[in-house]
Amino acid sequence: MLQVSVLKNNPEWVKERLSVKNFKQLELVDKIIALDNERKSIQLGFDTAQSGINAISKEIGLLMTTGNVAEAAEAKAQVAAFKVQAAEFSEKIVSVEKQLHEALVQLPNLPAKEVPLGKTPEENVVVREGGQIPNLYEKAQEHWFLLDKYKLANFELGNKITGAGFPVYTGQGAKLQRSLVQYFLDFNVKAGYFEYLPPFMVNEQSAFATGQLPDKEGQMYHVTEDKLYLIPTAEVPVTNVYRDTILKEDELPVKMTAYSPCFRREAGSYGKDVRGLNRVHQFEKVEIIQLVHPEKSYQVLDEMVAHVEALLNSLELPYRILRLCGGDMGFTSAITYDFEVYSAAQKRWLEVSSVSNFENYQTNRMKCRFKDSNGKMVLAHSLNGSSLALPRIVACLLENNQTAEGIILPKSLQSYFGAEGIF
RNA sequence: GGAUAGAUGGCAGAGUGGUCGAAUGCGGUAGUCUCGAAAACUAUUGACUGUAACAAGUCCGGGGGUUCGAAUCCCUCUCUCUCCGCCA
Repeated sequence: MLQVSVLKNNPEWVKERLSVKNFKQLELVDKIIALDNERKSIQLGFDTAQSGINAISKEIGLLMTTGNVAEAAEAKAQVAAFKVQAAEFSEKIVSVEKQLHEALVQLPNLPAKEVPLGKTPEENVVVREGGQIPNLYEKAQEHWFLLDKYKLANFELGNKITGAGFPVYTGQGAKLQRSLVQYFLDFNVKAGYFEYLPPFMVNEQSAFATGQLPDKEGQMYHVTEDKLYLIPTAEVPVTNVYRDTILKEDELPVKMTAYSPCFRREAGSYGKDVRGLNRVHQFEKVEIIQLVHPEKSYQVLDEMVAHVEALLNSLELPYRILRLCGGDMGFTSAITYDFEVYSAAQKRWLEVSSVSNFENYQTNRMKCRFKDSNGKMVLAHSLNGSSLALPRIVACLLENNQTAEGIILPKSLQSYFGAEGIF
């Protein structure tokens, strides 16, 4: 959530930034400023009335102890007028604060200055490519055929047990999932990330803190009986480790990693996008998260991009890194780099990671702060990225490495998988 | 699920209607001492709104109530402990 002070200091600049994100309701900015001014003046009225009540009450205390009952009774009558005022102000303040909050959460994060203009994915900017797109042999197939051929995953079984988009991994397919999770976690821990295994359901407060609520309510599975949400990413529970926390400056940066299944309703998806493992409702993912000093967050962003890039290189997959344009970015992000790998049989790029700097948008909601050297409270910056999401990595590994003999896994994975490949 | 006790500052822990934003201890920070450190001693040390800075106001798990006045009394919700039941 944006800080009201930012809007007040430079409303025109805020509107300009919001329009880069293709955000239309710019009038909200002025509305919020007006509401905040109103809030302040009502608060002042309330404080004044309350101050009167406090002062007289103190006097009554003294009068009572000295046995001056008549004067005490008189003083009590004086309080009544203040109480009426205070009650009126406090009623107004509740309503104004509610309006202010509701307006404020509708504003997305402001895009960083490096964010390219644009409205659609086509306008994202390729910043780097790596790896080699392989020449597949004649009989190469898309991964959904390979999953079936080697009995790695069973979609129909998932259909029966749960529903569409819930594949059941079997045999070597299940083992490949397990190996990848293990490999990714080890890779992250080696780079200094502290491992968590978080709950896979979160409460409303946690979902709000990272920005899933109220913006993405429809994308999450909701356990209504207990008011819990199935996590769409480990980002939600793990970032919330530091909700309502005041860190010491020397505790930064906080580096965390976690494996979790991710649950996404993916309402409105269809067609070739959802074939095979391209888009599913439950998938495995390993996430990296950092809480850092505001001055360092862009440097850390580059480090995280380099980290994910190194991981993809170790998997020997062809990839490209995109800087997302304003219109294609997430609600809470200030800047996002997407990683895509090339799925050689489908002949298309698939997103496997998204690395973002949220600046203080999440930490402001979470109240995650630290005291700087001057003793001033400062909001930390939060960043996160996938490292990595499994299904599309699996799709690429299968498609790109298929041979007449079988699927040859990259060297880095072989010891985790316990074999050179799938035959 | 049933019964009981409880929830106070970074932590431990006092406080049962007024002078309590809250004793005390630990921890933190600064200083004295020291070549340096430890110990000891001294001072300081919660957050939020607000202000140019003061002032003022709010916060003792959350919400509501009683009262001139609530950490303290009442209602309610949430969570935790212990015991019982069930159970991977």
